[in-house]
Amino acid sequence: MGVTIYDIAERAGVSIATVSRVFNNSTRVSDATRARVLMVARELEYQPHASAQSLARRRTSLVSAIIPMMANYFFVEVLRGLQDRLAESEFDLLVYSTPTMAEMDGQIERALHRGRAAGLLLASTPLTKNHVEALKRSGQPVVLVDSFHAEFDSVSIDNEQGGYLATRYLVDQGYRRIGMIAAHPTSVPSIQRRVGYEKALLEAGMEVCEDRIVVSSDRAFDGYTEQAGGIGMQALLRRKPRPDAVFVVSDMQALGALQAAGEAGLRVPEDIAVIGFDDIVVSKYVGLSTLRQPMYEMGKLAVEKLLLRIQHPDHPTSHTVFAPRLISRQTTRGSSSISSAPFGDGR
Amino acid sequence: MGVTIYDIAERAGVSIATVSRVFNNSTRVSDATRARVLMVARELEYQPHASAQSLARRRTSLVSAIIPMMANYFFVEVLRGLQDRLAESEFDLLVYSTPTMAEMDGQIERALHRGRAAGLLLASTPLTKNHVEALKRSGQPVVLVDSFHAEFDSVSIDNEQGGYLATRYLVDQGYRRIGMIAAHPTSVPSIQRRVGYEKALLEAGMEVCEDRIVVSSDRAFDGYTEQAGGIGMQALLRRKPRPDAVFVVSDMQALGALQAAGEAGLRVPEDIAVIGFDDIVVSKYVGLSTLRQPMYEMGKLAVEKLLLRIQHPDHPTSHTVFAPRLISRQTTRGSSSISSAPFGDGR
DNA sequence: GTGAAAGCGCTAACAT
DNA sequence: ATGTTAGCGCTTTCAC
Repeated sequence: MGVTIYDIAERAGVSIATVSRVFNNSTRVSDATRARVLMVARELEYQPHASAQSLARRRTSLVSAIIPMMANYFFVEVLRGLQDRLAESEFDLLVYSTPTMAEMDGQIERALHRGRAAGLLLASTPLTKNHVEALKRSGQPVVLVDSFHAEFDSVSIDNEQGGYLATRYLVDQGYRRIGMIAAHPTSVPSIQRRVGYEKALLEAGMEVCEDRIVVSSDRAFDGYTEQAGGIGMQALLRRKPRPDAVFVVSDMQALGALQAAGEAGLRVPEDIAVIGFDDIVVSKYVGLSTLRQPMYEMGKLAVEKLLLRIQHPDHPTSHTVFAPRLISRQTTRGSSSISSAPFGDGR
Repeated sequence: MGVTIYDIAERAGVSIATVSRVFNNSTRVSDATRARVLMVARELEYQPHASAQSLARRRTSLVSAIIPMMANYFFVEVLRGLQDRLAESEFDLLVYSTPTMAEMDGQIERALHRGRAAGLLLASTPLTKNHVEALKRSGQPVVLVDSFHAEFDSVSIDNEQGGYLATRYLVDQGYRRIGMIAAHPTSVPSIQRRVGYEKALLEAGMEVCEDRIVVSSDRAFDGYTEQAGGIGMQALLRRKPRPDAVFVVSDMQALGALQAAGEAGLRVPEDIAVIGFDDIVVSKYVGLSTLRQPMYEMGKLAVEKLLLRIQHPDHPTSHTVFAPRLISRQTTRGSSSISSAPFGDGR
């Protein structure tokens, strides 16, 4: 069925070795033969066989990305970054996504299939000891996006700083009873953001009040869901006195929180202010104040690191931490926007 | 480096054929040997080599999906559908995405790399004669999502019906000067939706007025962009008399249109109503009335068809057309929503 | 500069 | 039930 180098070799009157050489434009091949081979190849519409190449070369031109919960638009931006950078390289992208965290292990295993991919990009995945073991044993280049482990390259965000900036901003806007909606207690980013939150409060001479911090019990996606955000807000609204502002650890949750506030008959930000984290696409349209993560750039850089490591497996491990940026919109007082919500806010 | 069947065969005291048999749990292998092989394999953490398998089997367990413009969240939903269905199969997914349509040809070629993928999913890609030729010659199973060609399996949406429903709805709500913002004049879905639009107008005894139809000159993504929508709306607002409602052929454009209306100081839907097409995730939050495409389901079905065709290359070609569904929200009068915009609208 | 030949790790007849 | 062997299509020494 497929045209092979044998076909070309025959028609061009050369050996298969020469054909191979032409395509790997390696060692010297006379211009004449090269031209002849190329011509025949074009004529026959020759395409090298991907699997045969990987097998013979002992390396593949595929990299895998494991992306949890594509429903969260955070990851879509990351994915775009990966794609764009990868398009400039020789590598193609295998995408493994997990609708629930439970499937994570299976997907990792699938992605680690020997000879399949030259490297692995892992997004927002809390690494268990077992994972780390498996990854290290596989010997595959691995880059972590939006998570951290000392032994793997990573690109992430300064979560503590983000929590601090968000809270500090609320303080500066004059809010005095600042609550927080966190994710699952085991989620590292959530924990770090909370540290920043508490720091800002303390620094402002305010008390950290356990009663104003709601933690999600949702194991599904560590509670980074709209639903969990809604539940969190409902819980917060029952507190007396009611918080006048709340820092939500993700935009996805913030969306749910906003809805819950609306359903409770409260106006945002007059009755209660909300600030999120991530700056997913929806946030702009909803007018949600938030801390922006440069997701697209993180994706691009992750690929950069991966390609580097594929080439130089012994290159020292590096960790890049981006700074989150405060984006002030309509769900907090003090927005600098001059046009009307929700369509007046550019990025 | 990698553990091969030779290693296992040796340690288990059998031939490589037997090892292979165990893993392809094919023909009868005595329970004893099978157990022994499996044990050794586990011990050595054996994993079959993907490329070697594809080469020997003469088939791969990869399928490719070409997704234009991932920035448009329409495709993310499709991608989720693809993923979810694929996860249940033996196939892994290669994703090729094109930031601009210009890269399309390159990506198709890349995806068609011989021996790479067992099939190809093509989303929203207007097929040129050349494409069709290339695809047919490649002999690869192809399924079209959100586009149509008689010679390939496809799953798409009834665009004309959608345009009709949207317009008819506006008519029923009492609007009398109904404009339309189309995409690039060559875009087939846009053309079809316009047919429906005109049909509804005529049926209602209204005139089709060229002056109220704005066509995008944006070649980038056939004009399915926020920016193009904004420009379209601006043009429409200059008409006298100004339209009192407008059917926009995509939510992405509708978003831009809404923004433009806001900037012109108009209220939606009081001064001008807007209805879109797609029901992307953002639409719900913005309160945009629209026609829903079951994107996720379309993705799933596309995979279904592809898997079927991979198994039965000669199976007759089939085309599935989904019916769009009207989703009434706050950008048109007559929304059935009872809570306040923009957070009060569930799906 | 070019060719012969030995793999890469596996599958799939064909034997036994 | 298990072993032998010939590929799959390519890359890559090693000769000439």
